Amino acid sequence: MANIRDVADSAGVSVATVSRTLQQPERVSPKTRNKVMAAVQAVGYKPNLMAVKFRSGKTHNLVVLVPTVANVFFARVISGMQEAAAELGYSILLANTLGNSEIESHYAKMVSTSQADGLIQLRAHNPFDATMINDNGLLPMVNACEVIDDGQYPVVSLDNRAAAKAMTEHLISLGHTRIAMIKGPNSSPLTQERLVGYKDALAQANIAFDESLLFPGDFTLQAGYNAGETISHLENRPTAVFCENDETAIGAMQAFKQANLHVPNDISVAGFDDI
Amino acid sequence: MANIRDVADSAGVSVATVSRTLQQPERVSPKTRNKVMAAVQAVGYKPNLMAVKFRSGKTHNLVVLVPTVANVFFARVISGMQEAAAELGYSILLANTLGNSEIESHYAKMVSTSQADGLIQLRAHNPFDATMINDNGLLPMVNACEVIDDGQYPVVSLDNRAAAKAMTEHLISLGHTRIAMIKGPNSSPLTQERLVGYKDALAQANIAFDESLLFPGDFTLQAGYNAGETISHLENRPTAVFCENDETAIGAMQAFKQANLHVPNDISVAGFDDI
DNA sequence: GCTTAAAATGAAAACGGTTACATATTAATT
DNA sequence: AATTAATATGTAACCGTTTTCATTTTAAGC
Repeated sequence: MANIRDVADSAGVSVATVSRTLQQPERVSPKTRNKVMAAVQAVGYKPNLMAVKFRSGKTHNLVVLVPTVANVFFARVISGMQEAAAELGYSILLANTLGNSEIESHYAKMVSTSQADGLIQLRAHNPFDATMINDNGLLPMVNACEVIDDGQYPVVSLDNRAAAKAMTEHLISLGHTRIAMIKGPNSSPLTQERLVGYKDALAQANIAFDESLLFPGDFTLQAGYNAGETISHLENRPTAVFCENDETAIGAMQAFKQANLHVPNDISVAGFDDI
Repeated sequence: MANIRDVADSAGVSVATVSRTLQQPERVSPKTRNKVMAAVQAVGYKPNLMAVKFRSGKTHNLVVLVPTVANVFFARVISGMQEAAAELGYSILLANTLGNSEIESHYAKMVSTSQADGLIQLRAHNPFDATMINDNGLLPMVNACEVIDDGQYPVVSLDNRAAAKAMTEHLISLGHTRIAMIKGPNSSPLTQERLVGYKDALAQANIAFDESLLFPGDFTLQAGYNAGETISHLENRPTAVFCENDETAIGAMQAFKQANLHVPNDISVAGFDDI
C-alpha cells in the first residue's frame, strides 16, 4: 500500500506538503496542489485512516446508545443525527443497547479508549463507570430524549410536563372529561412527567383524576393495541385517549377499528412524538 | 491521559514490558506482571486503542453489509456473526445498506482505508470499485447468503436449488399437485435458483408446471399477506404454498386465517429459513 | 532594485503504542 | 561450580500521519 511518502517522492515535494494538500488545500499553492493530486492518483494513495485518527487525536466517531432501534421515534432521531454528523464529517457508531447496561458499558468504553470522540445517550442512564473516567472526571457525553437533568452533562430535552398538559387541555377543550391514558413503562421519567402534566390539565379544568383510566404500556404498537382492546370493551368507555407515544396510538386505533369504534366520532385519540 | 510510558515509569520497568504484560502476559514473569498491573491501576492507564490499531495494523473491525436489518433471517445471521466475532475479539460495524450502492461504497471504503480488516457482504454485489482496489487487486471480503459465485471471493452459501427441490418433493409426497409459490424479488439469484429447484421436483413427479401458480413477493410479511389474500380467493385454489422465506409464509398464514382457511387442513404452507 | 512582510515549503519531532534484537537474568545440565 | 539453554527484560527502531518551527520563495511597498 502506497503511503504518504510515496506520494511525496512521486510529486517531488515533502510529506508535509502532501499532508497539507489533503487536509488544508488552501495552504498550498495551486501549482503544487495539482502536482500532488496527480501523484496521489499515480501511486493509488489511500490514506491510512487509523494513522490519521491516531496522530490527530480525533476519531470523528460518535457512539450513540439507543434503547431500541425498533421504534419509529428513535429511528427518526437516529437518522437525523446521522445526517448532522455526516455534514460535519463524523460517523455514528450505533449501539442498540436494549436497555442492557453491559452493552452500554462496552460501547461507552470506546470513548475512554480513544475510539470515539464522544457519546450520545438516549436514555436516562449514565453509561460511564469508575474504570472509564479520566483525569478531569467527565467524559464527553450528551444526553437526549430521556434525560438525567442533574446538570452534570449537557442535555437535549423537552418539557414533557407542559407538553402533556397542552395535549390534555386540547382534549378537554373538545369537550372530553373522561380521558384515558396509555402509559409508558413506569421506570421511564418521561411517563412520570407526562402523567403530571395530564393531571395538571385535569386539575385546572376541575376534572377529578380517575386512576382507573390509566392503562399500562411500553411505547410499543402491541401495547397500544392491548390497551385499546381493553378500553373498547369498557362499559363506561372514556371518550378520549391520551397515548404517550404515537406507536401506542396507532396500536390503540387498530384495536378500536377492530371493535368497530370510529375515530374520532366514537373515541378521540391523541399521541406524542409526531411520527 | 496516562500513557504506556507513565505506567512503565511508575512500575519501574520498560515500556516493552508493559506492552507485553498487556498483550501477551505469559511472556512476562508473574512478579513483574503484578507490578505492572498495579501501576496500570495506580496511574489509571487506558490504552489508546487507535494507537494500538494503527501500530499493529489490525483494527479488529469487520464491516458487515446487510440489505436490511428489518428481516428476521438477517437479524439472526447478524447476531450469530456478532457472537463469533466477539469470541475472537472482533467488532462488527453494521451497515444497513437498503441495497443502496452508495451506502455500500461508503462502508466498503473503510476496508481500503485501513479502518476495518475485512468485509462481509450479504447480497450478490461486489461493493468495491476501482478507487478502493489496492496493489494485489483483491480486498478481504466474504460473500454470504446471497452470493456471486464466480470464484473471486470466498463464499458461504447453500444449495438453493436442491433445498427448494427437497421442500417441493415433501409437499408432493403429501399428495399435493397444485403447489403455489410466493417468490422473492426477481432480481435475487435466490429466487431464480429456488424456482429451478421447484420445477425440478415437479418435473420429476410428472406434474406440469403452471405459471399461474407463481405469485410475486419481496421476502416481507406484507408481501406474503398480499399473495395469501389473492390465493384465498382463487376459484381453483392450490392445496399447498411454497414460500420463499418464512416471513412470507407467516404473512400468507395470516391471510389464510383471515379468510377462514385452516392450515394445514385447507391449505399447506412451507417456508424457507428456519426462523 | 532593495527591504520587508506574507505565503509556501521542507526538515524533523512528535503521537502512543508494538516488536526485532540485544542483553541480562534465571534455570537446567553436567 | 561451570557451561549452556531458556526465559525475562530493556533499547531503540518503527508504523503513517500531523504539526511545529525554520527556511525558502514570492509578493508588496517604496
